[in-house]
Amino acid sequence: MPHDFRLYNTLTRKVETFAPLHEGKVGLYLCGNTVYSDAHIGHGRAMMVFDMVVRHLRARGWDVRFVRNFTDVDDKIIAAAAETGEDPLALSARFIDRYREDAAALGLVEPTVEPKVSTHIDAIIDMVSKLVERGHAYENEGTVWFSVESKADYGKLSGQKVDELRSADVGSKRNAADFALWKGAKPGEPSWDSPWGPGRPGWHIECSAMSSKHLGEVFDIHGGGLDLVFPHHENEIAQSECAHGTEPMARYWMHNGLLTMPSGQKMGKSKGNAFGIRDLLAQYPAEALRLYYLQSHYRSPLPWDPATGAQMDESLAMLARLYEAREVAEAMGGEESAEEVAAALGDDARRVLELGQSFEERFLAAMDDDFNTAQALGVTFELARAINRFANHKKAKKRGAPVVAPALKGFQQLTSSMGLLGMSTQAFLDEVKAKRLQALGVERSEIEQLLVDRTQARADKDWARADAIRDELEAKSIVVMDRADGVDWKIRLVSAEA
RNA sequence: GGCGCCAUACCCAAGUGGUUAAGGGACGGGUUUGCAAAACCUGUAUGCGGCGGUUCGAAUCCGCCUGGCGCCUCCA
Repeated sequence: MPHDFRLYNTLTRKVETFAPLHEGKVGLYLCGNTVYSDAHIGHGRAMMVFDMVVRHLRARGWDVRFVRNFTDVDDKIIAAAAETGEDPLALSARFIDRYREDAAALGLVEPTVEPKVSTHIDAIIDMVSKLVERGHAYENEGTVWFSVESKADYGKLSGQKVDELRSADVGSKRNAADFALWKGAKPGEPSWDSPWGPGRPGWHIECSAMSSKHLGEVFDIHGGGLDLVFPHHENEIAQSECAHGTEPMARYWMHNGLLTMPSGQKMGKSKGNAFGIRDLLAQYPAEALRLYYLQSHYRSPLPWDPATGAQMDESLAMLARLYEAREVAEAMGGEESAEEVAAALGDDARRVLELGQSFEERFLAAMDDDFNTAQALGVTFELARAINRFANHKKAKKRGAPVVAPALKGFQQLTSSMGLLGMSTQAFLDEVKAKRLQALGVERSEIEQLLVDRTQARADKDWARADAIRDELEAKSIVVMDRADGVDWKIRLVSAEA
């Protein structure tokens, strides 16, 4: 299936047509987390954005090899372990387990390979040795530094020039911008033997070593948060290209935008304003968060206001609308041809048929244009509205199936490319209710009893009592919905209270 | 000081040279309903931070200005 797929490349600062190195195959490396604390929703955005990238590339027929690493040996981890007296590697192992739980809870596809630093020390030492041999690195008192002056195009990713950097002390380095490949061991720190004595890897080298080991010296796409462009990714490029003598290290560099707080500041562990993924998933289904992230373009900054749940409530309501529209369409029957139904049931039938038929092309055109998920979702909501509009017709339920069939196929595309609508409507609604009730501190049995009472009152045409019960439920944030086939209820959204 | 990015309605957010400026929320009116809710219909930017310029034509390109953010130190 040949198609034009376009992608913004940080390296060239342009949107480019994507062509993988090897026909039909894509190698993708994503900088995962440094595991010394739980992931917050800023990490969640990167996780979710690249999950969408992997899903969509696969949906488009590419065989994607997806590598996402753990940095489990690092200054921050050592510092965190020192505070609790825990062994640094035990601490990082603990947070790796928690990260995996979060990833599963978010509904992320599993990486093909999930390497970590502590099991790649040999590859790292080999790479550092090569850099020393080739004259790109030098050792000083057990620490090995990369020499930025040894690479003429150092700074090509971030546009930085070595002499323009605002730098710290030169210390024992030749140039203030030189960075550590291997750090000599200090007492009490985890360390491994090396040609330069006991020590541990510097911050950037692990990604160079692990990406080349699992994807090759030159691979297709390297991803990460925008805040990693410099110095992390810049330094990865320098190390990899100098060690291997090949370039580019990665042919396309993708960076997701950051979550910003009301002050405009980004969310970050170091800012002390992080909001945990676990806290959020206790209250909302993962797909609501996924929809929230994908409503805006992955490169834009995304506002997050922890003071109100309005954003998540809005996303949850939008998602529920999609699930319900799909449910409505699935419930339709009929054996005629789509043309017959469209001719018999009028403009709304024809419109839902035509929108369904053109959906895939419009949806994919948006997704293939640098992952324009916002536009793809816009197209999806148009389709949902057309379904609901058509569903208002008396004969839609009995005869509508043929004209909504293309729309239902379209929803499958949404699932495969974006990971939305991945569960049954019933399971989704149950999860929403359970999580929202938990957050509100309301018992489900209590609600169900009140609904039984109200149904009886309605059967008796005791409207005053029925309304009184509804008011009582309303006070608990429960909204009652009478339907032809019974009664349903939902949690009123926080934003509706304002 | 250096390198980059952003500014679209009350809010979120697509659109980056040419028909009526997507989509969602909020709010008003309506259909429906015992009353509601949901759903659907309908209204709400002659306007795209400001000022100039290029062009037959600009939210879209160029310049300046204003406001804001990221990176240069750990960060998705």
